[in-house]
Amino acid sequence: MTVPPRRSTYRHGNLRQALLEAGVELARTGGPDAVVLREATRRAGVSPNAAYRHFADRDALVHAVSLEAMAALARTMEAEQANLPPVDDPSAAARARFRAVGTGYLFFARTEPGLFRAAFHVPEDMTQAEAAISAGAGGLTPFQLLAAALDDLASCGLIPPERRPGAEFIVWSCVHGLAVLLIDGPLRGLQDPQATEATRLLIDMIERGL
Amino acid sequence: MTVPPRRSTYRHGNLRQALLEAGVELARTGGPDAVVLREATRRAGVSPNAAYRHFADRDALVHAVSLEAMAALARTMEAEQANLPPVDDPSAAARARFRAVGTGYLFFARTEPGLFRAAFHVPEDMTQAEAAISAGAGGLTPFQLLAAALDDLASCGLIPPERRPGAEFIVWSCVHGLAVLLIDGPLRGLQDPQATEATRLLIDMIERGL
DNA sequence: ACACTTATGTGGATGCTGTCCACATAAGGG
DNA sequence: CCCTTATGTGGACAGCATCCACATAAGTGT
Repeated sequence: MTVPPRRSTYRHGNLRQALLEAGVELARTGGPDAVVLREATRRAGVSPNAAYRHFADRDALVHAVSLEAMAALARTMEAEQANLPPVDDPSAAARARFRAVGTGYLFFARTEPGLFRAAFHVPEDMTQAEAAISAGAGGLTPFQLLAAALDDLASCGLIPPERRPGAEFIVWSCVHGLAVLLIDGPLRGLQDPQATEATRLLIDMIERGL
Repeated sequence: MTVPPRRSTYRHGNLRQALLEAGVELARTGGPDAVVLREATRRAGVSPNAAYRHFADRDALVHAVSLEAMAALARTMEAEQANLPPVDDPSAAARARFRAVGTGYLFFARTEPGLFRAAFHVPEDMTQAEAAISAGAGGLTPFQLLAAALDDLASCGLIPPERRPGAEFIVWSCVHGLAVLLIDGPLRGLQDPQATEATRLLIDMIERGL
């Protein structure tokens, strides 16, 4: 959108950020493959090579975009939790928060499929590394939000203690799998109500299986 | 591997198949993005443009590779089921066959990650379309193998009837999610025993939640 | 046997990409 | 005020997908 503003100064002033934002915009509409170095520099109104002063290569830019997308995912999940109506019963609250983790995750995947795919492109190990960058406003990464929700469930006795260890990976798998099948798998093109229903069914099943 | 055999005849004889095999080989080592038209023609010992007599464009080749990979996945799943020791109890047999669907799927993902990723690249709708091409020796696609296993469970009373509809998508989500997280998500690099353990835990959870 | 049509492969060109090298221009520090 | 360092530019190269015109073989009907 932002046509190259034809800057007058030789220095751009904030190129790294501009390239990152252009990259995010490209990823939003076309996924990680659409993050094209030259196009990003074009949008920043700068020559292609200027990018190499801020990113080692295209992969470095894509990786930065990926972290940004992961943070956006975390924010969406936080928002989903924040929107929850207050509940008195701690067990009910814990369950609602847990479910919000899943619904927020899947909501993001469906509304921002390009960013979602970018978030999981070359994701090294978002379990621990670079946690600060890929966190939401609350400082937690998507993975940490899930872990916290599971901890709550466990402390309410809603997960047998012996099954708590490693549960994040199992639960994450289920939710992530549905996300992937919905956005570019065989469930792509499912209409909103059906996708929401599938989400509900999946989380129901997870709760039973925990 | 097969260096261009420097054919003598003007016609190649079986170019389409040769390109497809080269494409599969490329996908095997580098995933769908590694399926490069020019490289495939190079391996077939033919000029780049010759490919366009057999595939509309690169995407068409990748799609053909994808179907091939899906069939390979089906074969691996069939093999996993075929390896099962015979059991008398029909319920136990149904459970074993169901678990084999999941373990076969995950085994393929871990041993052939490139092909696995290719299989799910641009997968349109493998639920119904092009079933014949992407099936294994038994004529069933991966999705159909799962559906059949679920039908068996249901007829043994191991799934409450009201939960049978749509169960394939839920189960598929869980297994697929773990596969994705294992091969290029945060669980990548998990060693074999741990990956196997995660598989077991996941399928346990699915059985409880069905 | 011969001409015609169709299928298949080749060569050359275009425009896109990522990336390298040499150079230009500014900003800041002594 | 000069020198170093950071940042941006220009030109080049190789690799890619794809298009067009052309070449060569294989059939096909007469």
